[in-house]
Amino acid sequence: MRYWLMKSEPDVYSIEDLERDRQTIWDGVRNYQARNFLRSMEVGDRAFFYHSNATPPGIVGLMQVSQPDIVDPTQFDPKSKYYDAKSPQDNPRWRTVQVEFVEQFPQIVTLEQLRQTFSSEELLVVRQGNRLSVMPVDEAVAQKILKLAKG
DNA sequence: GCCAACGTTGGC
DNA sequence: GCCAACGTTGGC
Repeated sequence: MRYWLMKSEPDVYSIEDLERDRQTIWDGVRNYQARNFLRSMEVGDRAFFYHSNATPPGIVGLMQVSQPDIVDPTQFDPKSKYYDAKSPQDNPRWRTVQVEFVEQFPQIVTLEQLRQTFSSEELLVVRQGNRLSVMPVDEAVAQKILKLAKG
């Protein structure tokens, strides 16, 4: 099983929103490293849902990739804040995935807990100043996070 | 609201 | 291709 971590600000889109919608296109990623991770995702991959810019920040649930390699529609929408005028129609720059809700954890695994448990080599999100919004998570680390989540 | 980190842009 | 200026992310 492959694991990822994906960030979203809960004011913009939260785990509760995903539970309501059941699935969503993970749009708006405009960073090439993050996009490359999105492009390498496969159906069935699991992704931790991380609330950034939240009080407290941390991992709040689990989702799974339900459709790979989707063209992010917001890049062609001039009204979207993610509009990219330079993205060619015949070769879209921004591709992403559709994810579906798996579960909301009974308790958040806070960034503080993650820092106490993992080094920045084990888990990229605890690295200071880390701004990457999509990142891989090592499977052994993922299993420990799942344990923390179930208290 | 502040500000450090850091990715991107654009002049040269 | 360098790098200063700028904009954004995201913890606090």
